Amino acid sequence: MSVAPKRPKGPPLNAMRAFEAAARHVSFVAAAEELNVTPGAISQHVKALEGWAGTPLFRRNAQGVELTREGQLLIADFNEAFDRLADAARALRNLQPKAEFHIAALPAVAQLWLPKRLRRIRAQLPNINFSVTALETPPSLSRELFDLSIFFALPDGSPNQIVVCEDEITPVCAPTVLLRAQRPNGFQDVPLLHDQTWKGDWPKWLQSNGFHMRDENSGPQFSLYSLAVEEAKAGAGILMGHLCLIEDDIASGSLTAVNTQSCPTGLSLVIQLPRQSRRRPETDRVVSLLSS
Amino acid sequence: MSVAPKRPKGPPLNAMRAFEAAARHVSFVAAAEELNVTPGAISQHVKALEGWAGTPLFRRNAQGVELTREGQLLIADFNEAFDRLADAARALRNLQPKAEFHIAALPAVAQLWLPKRLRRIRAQLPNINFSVTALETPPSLSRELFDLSIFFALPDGSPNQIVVCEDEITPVCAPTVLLRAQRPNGFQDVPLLHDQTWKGDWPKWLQSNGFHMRDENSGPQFSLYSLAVEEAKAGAGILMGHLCLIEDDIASGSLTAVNTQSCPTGLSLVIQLPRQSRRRPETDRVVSLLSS
DNA sequence: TTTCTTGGCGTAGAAAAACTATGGCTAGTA
DNA sequence: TACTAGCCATAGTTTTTCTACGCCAAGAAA
Repeated sequence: MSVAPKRPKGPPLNAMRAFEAAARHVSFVAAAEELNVTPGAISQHVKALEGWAGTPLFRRNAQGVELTREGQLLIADFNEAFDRLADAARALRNLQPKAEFHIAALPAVAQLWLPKRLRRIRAQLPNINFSVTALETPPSLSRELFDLSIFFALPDGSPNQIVVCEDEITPVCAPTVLLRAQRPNGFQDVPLLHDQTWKGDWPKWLQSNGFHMRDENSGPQFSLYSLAVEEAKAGAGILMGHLCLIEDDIASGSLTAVNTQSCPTGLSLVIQLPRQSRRRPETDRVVSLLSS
Repeated sequence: MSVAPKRPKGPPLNAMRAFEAAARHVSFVAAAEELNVTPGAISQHVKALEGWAGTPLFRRNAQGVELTREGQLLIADFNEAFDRLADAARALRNLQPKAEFHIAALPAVAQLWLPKRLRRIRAQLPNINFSVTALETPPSLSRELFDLSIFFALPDGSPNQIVVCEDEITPVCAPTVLLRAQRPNGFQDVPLLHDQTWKGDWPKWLQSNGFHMRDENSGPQFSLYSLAVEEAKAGAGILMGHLCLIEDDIASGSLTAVNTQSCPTGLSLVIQLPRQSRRRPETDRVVSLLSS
């Protein structure tokens, strides 16, 4: 008779977390990004968990993973559990006497929109330590420890969202380039500046205004919108300007609209909050200062 | 402006688990036992968590810990979260094709009561791998991965409990000792055998039968009841017998009751199951074989 | 008193886990 | 025929976690 000397060991917690993230994103890479590790680590964790369970949880295809039937069965439970755990962690963190306030934002927003407002807020709330994390995609506020996020998104009318402004685009350039740009063939002659994460901007604007262009994708590419803005200010070409991000540059005259036709992208700049019960007490204060 | 390069890191999962266990038991030692580590490890985890949170969660007194107000606030959340997680882990394990069936039992039960039945069960269910863990105190079935536990307890009428029999005690001894034991002063002359975890047995029985003894605690002590039973069978003295554990020895005549006065301890031998939805499919089968 | 027991702390070193870096593979895409 | 996106596997390193052990304080027992 085999008397096990030890209590049966549960699966490793970290492996479960990795599985949960991978299942939620249906991607090891995305999970790795969320957990701030390499995809290899996720792979190992998932494998460990599959080993523990004795059954595969993912089907690995060359172009991505998908959950097996077994995996499907589990994901709801794990989601729920880690949601609760995230709640608990948030509660834990919220009793920290010295407040840390975490903001997630699109890189462009973090660099162009936030700084001015954050300076003001810091002046008003000197006891809070703000930190800003630039992310390409909005994090899950119920899972990660951000106190608010600012991204371009489709408002869904939830009370946890505050719409700051509609996203509107129009071509802009430095005043020194304006005359050239406004000539009949301006868009052909002056380089168009592109942001890699907003590849669709030029086509969208051109189409919405009935223009056609041979080569709407030509011109320098920038990995950060703020770089493109700097180049535009330096006179390097015409940039598709997101009005809410460059309002100061327009006001100060370092950028001017090439013409008056602007076009809404359909998205809005949206401040997203965790649900009421999990917010830091300072949140409302910060939001009202941010959006004023 | 401080742009944090990384997403805010949540607290370490293992530290949270350690805290949860420590908070639930209000004891580092008990938590350590549950998690199969040394108390030092728990201490470190809790300290790490307190460091992360920036606030103490436990008040350490020389004779044990107690939760601070902050700790009190958190325990419910953490309990909930880890319950869910345990559920998920159980679900995960339950899809293992090759079944492992974990039983927790009091050492005495594991050694004296289980083996016979388990042999029968193994014969009936040859594909299941049974493992038995001997524990002094019943584990939480909603938290640990046991499929059932067998302990002496007060039945609470829940449908997750099956009462096997009432616990009844009466002095027993080897036939060779019987005559000496039954003499008027038998209990004085023949050594009384004691089990350390059931110190109260002799006093209880004596009292319930109106006897008084100068020295009811004298005699050899055993750390395991099964050792005491062996000694009794070898003629070393009179043992307070728990009838349901020694029925075979009585039936075979290797032990006999000194007199016929038995006394219920108020407890019963109880099979405890996890709640319905978390059970292994084989559970009902095992239970019916166990209690038949 | 003094001594023992219980339950906590702290630290050093050992053991285990987790992570990264790298190269390789496959299937869609250009 | 490349090229890209995603996943895998492995080796080696870094980090975490655990144990072992000595210490201390408070209450219980002698």
